[in-house]
Amino acid sequence: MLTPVQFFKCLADDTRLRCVTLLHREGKLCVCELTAALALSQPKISRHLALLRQSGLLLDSREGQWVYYRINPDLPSWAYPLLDDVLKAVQASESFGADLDRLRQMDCRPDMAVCG
Amino acid sequence: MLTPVQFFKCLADDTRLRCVTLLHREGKLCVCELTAALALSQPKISRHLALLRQSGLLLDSREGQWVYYRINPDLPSWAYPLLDDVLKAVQASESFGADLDRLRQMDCRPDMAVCG
DNA sequence: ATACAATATATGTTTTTTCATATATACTAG
DNA sequence: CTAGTATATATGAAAAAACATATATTGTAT
Repeated sequence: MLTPVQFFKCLADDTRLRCVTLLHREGKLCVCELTAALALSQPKISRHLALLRQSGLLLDSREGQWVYYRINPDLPSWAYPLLDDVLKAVQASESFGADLDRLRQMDCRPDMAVCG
Repeated sequence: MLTPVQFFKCLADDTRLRCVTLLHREGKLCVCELTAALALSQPKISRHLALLRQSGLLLDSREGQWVYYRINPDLPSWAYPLLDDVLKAVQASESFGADLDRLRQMDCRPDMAVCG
């Protein structure tokens, strides 16, 4: 079971905080979308996602060749107001817009039916 | 200026999380009260408090031989709702009561006029 | 074969902890 | 007032542990 300290350890890293806030805002994203949005290497993203998955904050699900991540909907109840405030804090004070822009401008996102 | 990642790093340790939640609830406490409440060594508490002070989350003030710590009242505005959620989370799910009990049962607290 | 994703290994860095000691304030006795 | 002592807090140094990252490799699905 996710404890408050574990929860904050999840958020105490720039890469993980950006992943979690993007996922909380966007609902679900695959690894290649997160890699494009954050402009970081795939193994780096993957390692952090593994940590977040192992701690119970995220769930993953494969769809064909893509693996999607999302916020675990069965977190302890104290976690959701925190996540909402986290998103507000990050949106208010960091270069969160850049991540979102890179996501929007991604050449070919898995969900989008028609691609290049 | 305190960033969200720095803020979460402050809370991503058991000792620091307990100090911050106690201070958020109690208003202000001196080092020896925190040491008694958490039942940890004085240097350990002192180091974590120094980290919290350096990151801007806490303020300290000397009163005679005691040094009191409190939550910085000039944090970025996104921080306060988070702190409230943090307190609720910790109260709901951790052995926070034990810390509070040890604080209450402290032999002789600096503030209390009449002592032993 | 190709695209997407996870992991292994090695490495460098940061964090945490402890012990010992230093500093600051306060109290007591002379 | 001064010397000596006790209490409160901070910090230097060293060791251990945890963490983050890069490169290379492996696995999985189409």
